[in-house]
Amino acid sequence: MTAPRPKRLTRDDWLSAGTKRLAAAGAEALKAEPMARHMKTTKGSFYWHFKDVPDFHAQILSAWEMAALADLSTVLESESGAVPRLRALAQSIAEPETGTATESAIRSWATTSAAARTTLARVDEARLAALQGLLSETGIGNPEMARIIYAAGIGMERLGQTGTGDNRGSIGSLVDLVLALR
Amino acid sequence: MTAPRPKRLTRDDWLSAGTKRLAAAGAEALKAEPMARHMKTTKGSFYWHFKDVPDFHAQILSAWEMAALADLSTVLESESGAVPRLRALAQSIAEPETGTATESAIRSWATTSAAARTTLARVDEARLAALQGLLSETGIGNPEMARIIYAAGIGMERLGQTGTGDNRGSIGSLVDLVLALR
DNA sequence: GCCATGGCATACGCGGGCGTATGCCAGCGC
DNA sequence: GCGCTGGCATACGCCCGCGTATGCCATGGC
Repeated sequence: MTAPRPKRLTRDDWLSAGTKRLAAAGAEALKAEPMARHMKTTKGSFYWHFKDVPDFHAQILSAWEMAALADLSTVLESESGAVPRLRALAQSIAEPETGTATESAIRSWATTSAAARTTLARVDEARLAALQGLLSETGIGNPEMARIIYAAGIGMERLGQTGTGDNRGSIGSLVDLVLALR
Repeated sequence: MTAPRPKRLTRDDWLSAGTKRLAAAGAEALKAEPMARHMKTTKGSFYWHFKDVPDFHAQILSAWEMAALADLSTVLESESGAVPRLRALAQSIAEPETGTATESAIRSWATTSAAARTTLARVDEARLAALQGLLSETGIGNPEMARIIYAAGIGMERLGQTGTGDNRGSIGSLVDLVLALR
């Protein structure tokens, strides 16, 4: 299924499996014994690679933060010109290509975990700053607009879970609305 | 503090305390023994009032749903005219007067609990329908706009947790943007 | 081919939450 | 003022997750 069954696991195997479990079952699934069962091994392996459960959590969060910030750069560099970049960024927020469920799980986790909260805050901050920078370039200085677009992106990420709707289209319409202010 | 110390607890005492705990510490706090400790009683009382833990959860969710739908009606009836109602509704979503933390906790809870998810979906549906109805009255038929406003409201509810910002003002600006389409 | 690590597996003791079973005690009904 | 029912309190046995300690075995360096 996932892999032919590696005889020996690496730290990254644990981290990526943990991230998948996080997306699929929430932060409560990130415990040593359930994870070990899921990996078809024992917690001896878990405690070999990680000091304890909080350490595992911290490394999952750290890896996600790196990936999220790298994705942000990738999206920004995938287009040239402020307006195309703005559209690409807005869409990537409302519907990240990879890991929309992961981000949603982390956002939920953040309501009860200080570690998740601070990690998420850094990523939110970076994206908001990027949005605001691009808007400034297009002549829209009001920081409220970046906040509106980002909030809408987050909200759609969540609405997409249950209700159905075209997030890409909707966020695009919002960007149009804002750009019409020029 | 909260109450002079009632000698005997009612079912509603448990439910309202549970809702407060939910807002303050997340759904993981809604367990029988921790709740009993918090109430300075024993779980004998808990299992007297509730069949089991899922039953407690269901009743908490049900009570919140009633309150949320009642609040929706109250907000709509507090103003007359589509546009004032629209503004009042939008603001109440981004920053409900009572229980913004509770709703956020339920939204987080919904990522792992099917019961929370369906309850929340009903409330979301009702609010979205109300938004869309008011927008139609003002001549804006595109359902994308209701979705944009609602998503922005949800997103701001979450951003308000960490970052600082004026949600009421921002959501007002968004409503202005949309109304400018007329 | 030996042996030294690296990478787990097993086996504890601990704490904490679940649900049940029963014991106790305070009111009210009359 | 006596009993009966409602509202807990106490005390079990259970399972599950934590973290640690130690045992085992498969490589790979030489």
